[in-house]
Formats: sequence, C-alpha cells, structure tokens
Amino acid sequence: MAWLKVSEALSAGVGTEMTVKGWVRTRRDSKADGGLSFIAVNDGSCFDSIQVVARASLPGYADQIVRLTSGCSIEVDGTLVTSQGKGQAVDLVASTIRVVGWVDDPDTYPIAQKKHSFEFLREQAHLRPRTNTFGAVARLRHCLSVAVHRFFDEKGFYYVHTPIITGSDCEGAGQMFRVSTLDLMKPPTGPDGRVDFSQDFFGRETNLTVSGQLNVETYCTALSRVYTFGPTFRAENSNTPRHLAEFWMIEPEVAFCDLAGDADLAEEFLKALLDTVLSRRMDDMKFFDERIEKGVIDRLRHVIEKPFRRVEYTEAIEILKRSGRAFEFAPEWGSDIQTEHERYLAEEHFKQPVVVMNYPREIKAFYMRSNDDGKTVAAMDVLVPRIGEIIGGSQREERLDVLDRRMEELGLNKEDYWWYRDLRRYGTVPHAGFGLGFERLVQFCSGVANIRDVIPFPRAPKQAAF
RNA sequence: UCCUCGGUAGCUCAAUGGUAGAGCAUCCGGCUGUUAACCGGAGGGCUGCAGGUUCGAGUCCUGCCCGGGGAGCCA
Repeated sequence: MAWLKVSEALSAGVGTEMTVKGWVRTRRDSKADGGLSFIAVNDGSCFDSIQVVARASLPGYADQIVRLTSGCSIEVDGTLVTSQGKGQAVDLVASTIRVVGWVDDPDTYPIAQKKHSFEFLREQAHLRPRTNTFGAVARLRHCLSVAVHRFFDEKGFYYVHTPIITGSDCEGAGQMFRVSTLDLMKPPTGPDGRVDFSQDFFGRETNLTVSGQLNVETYCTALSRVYTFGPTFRAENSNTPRHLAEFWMIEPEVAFCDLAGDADLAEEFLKALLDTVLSRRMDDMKFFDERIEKGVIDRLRHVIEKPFRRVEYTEAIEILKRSGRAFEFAPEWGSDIQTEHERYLAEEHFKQPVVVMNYPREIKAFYMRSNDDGKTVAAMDVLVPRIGEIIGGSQREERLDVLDRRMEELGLNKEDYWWYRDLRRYGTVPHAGFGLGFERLVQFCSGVANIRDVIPFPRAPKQAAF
C-alpha cells in the first residue's frame, strides 16, 4: 500500500487504498453504527488534516484507538471514501491503525486543542509547529525562501555565501556579537592592559555579521548580479515586534545599476514573491486571512497589482508637514522618517507600498552614493502598510575620492576598509543593492503581528531558549 | 534603553484589604456520522521572586525577574 502525504491523499480518487502517517490533532467518538471514532491526522504537508474513520470492529479499537489523544503519532492503512459528514469531502476509512508514539501523559501535553496565546506558544517552541498557525508559517517561510532563489536564478543572479563571522568592526551597523575563544575570566592582555586579541582564535577581533553587503559587493564587481541570503545578527537591545537579534536577510547587489534600477528591482522582487505565495500556498493564506489578519489576501493582491509610489525624501517630508497630523515627532527635513511617519505614508496617504528616495546624507551610511546636490545620498526605503520599512537600499559610492572624503568625515579608518576601497581602485563601477528582512516579509505576507512568531526559534534580548 | 500595562489552576481570565473562582483542557460517565461537539461529575493553587505595612495581603508599599503594547535603533 502506497504511503501518501496528507496533501496527496486528500486529492486522490475515492476508492484509493493508501497508508497515511502523521500526528493526531483530534479524536471524536460516536456510538452510532456500532461505534466509531473520527481522528484528524495531520502530517504538515498541507494545512488540512485528513479525517480517519475508525470503526469499533478494528483490531485494538477498545484498548488503543479510543485512547488516542492530541499529539499521538500513528500510521493508518485504509481506503478513501466520500465523507458522509459535512466538514470535509473525503474520509480515510481505516483497515489498520498502528500507534507509533503515545503521548505519555495527555494532561501535560501543552498543545491542547484550543486557542493558545502566542506568548505561551513561544515558551513551547519545540511543539508549536504542531499548531495550525505555526505549521502555516513554516510552509510560508519555505515557500518564500524557494521563491527568493527562483526569482534571482531566473534573472541571472548568483547566490553568494558571505561569511557569518566577520574579521573586523568595519561594518558599523550597530552593536555586534563578539566571537571569541578567549577565557572570559582571564583574557590575555597587552602592555596597555587591554585584551590582546592577537591571541584569540582568529588572531584578531571577530564578530557575527550584521550585513553581508560589503562582502557581496566584491562578487558583484565580478559576477555582475549577485545576492546573499543568510543569518544576520544585531546585538541591539531592541524590544519590539519587528526586531530580532538573529534574523535572515536577503541582499542583492547589481553592477552597472543606479538607484532607480535598484528600486525597480525591489518592486519586481517583492511582487514576484507575493505572487508565488498566492499561487502556491493558498491553503495557508486562507487561514491567515480568516484567523490572523482579515483581508491579508486582498492586501497582497493590491500590492501586486498597483505600481509602487515613488517619492523623494524631500517630498515625503512636505506631505507629512501638510498632513495636519499631530505627530509625536514633527517631520523636518534632515531628520529621519519616524515609524509613525512611515505608517502614515504607507497606510493613510498612499495606501500602498511607497519607495522613499534620496535621503539627507547626514542620516545615512558612509557607503551610500552622494548626489550632485551635495545634501542627499542615493538611498531608498520601501515602506509597506503595517510593517513600515521592509527594504532599505542604496546606490553605492563608487568614486574612491568621494568615498574617502566621506569616511574621513565620519572618522572611519581607511586601513580597515582596504579591500572595500580596492573595489573602487580596480575597475570601479556604479552599483546598487538593498536588504530585505526575511522575517518582516513573512510578517507582511501572513499578518502575524510579532516577528518572534514567524521564525522557528526566536533570538531576542533575554530570549535564547531552545 | 525609555514610557506604559500586566504576571492568580495546564491554558485564557475573574476575585471592595476579610474562606481563591469560572470557562476551556485533562480524567470518569452519558449522548451523538462526529468535526470549536453537547450534558453530568472529578482531580488540579507556595496568586512571578524577595522584603515591608496590617489583626489580616492575590489586592497596599519598595526592589528585582519575566512578558505584552508603544518609542528609539533598524531589516
């Protein structure tokens, strides 16, 4: 008898004999027809479970089947029939049920068939994938991951594995996690009394990466179109529903590309991902739409169909000033666009994703390309409803003299960036790229409010269990 | 890190400073081609931790720990 996934079983023809293997979601008993039990079995292959009908005449019915509880693992041999009940099209009428793994004390099984809070399930991260919500999130993550690679592959991008451990502090994007094998209790020190990292594993200070961008730029200036997709670490003490200490980031980098081309790519990319989700994971999307965020499917369709709005930063500030809204932080040219501003632009003013371009240079990173006005840099943020900033990108400064001046202004040590500067010395080329926070994308697609619930094992301040 | 709200049964939550409760879950029984099932019963508590005020603290005060929401930082 063929072993079928539940997703295959549900669409097999009536009369098909099969074996299904999975975990019991619910069991309901009836005394009708001489006694029978209905067992919802889920194997994660799709959102739906299959309803197994177990008659009292089955071997082991009284001492095994009626003792099945949520979480037990079983194998079922049976025949697919048209369901006599209302909730499903087909049933699997069992000829044999083998109990593979019992739940040894059902009273202690945390995933009861009831509503659980996200906060509680976060403390049961090893068992929460057995719930509807986290099963759906897991399949959505997979679907999006595959879509990322497929999109780039079809457009001639190469996937570059940039390092997780970085050999310098020259990334500058906030607090980093140190990587060291030194004895914390008595680290070696130099003559100046400071820790002597030359005796550390790598012979220098090392940290976990905060961005693959600088590294991927090297391959960009050889392979033209590249991207990274890997774990990223920020040691900031951020306590929000949008931040993690460990998250996954997608960073494409394109040679011979300016900011407008960068924004074009970001828009096409986002739309292609959403389109893939709607065409391949409608079962999970329907669940999100019903139970997590009403209207999320329409929201995604809306994003796919309409062109993104593009506004200059300067124009965005004017819009915010003219809005008449009493913002907590008054919008002002030269200041960053606050979260409340982002949400006003994306949710109320434009009611769609908006790309804000050309920010004041003072509030942006050193590697962003200076514009001719002397005041702004070629940076862009893609703002979406609910999430705010989902993509941040820029055209990179490819002119060595301009880059050097900028680094001097910011007090950065040129020696630390010697290989980055080399890219500008040897065949420099205009190029641009962006970073997309993968978990924010999953949030945007699912409507899940807290970023800690769209990654299997969230790492955040005071949170690294599992 | 700042502001704010919270922490009571396995879960979700009640409880004027005066005997700690309900629903769900679990277990037992009943009923039913069931499906958020329904009806009846049972078990289940160091009220986050440590102090303090009081005849008496889940409730008031102080400190700490943890969580939610908002902000900053950002993706």
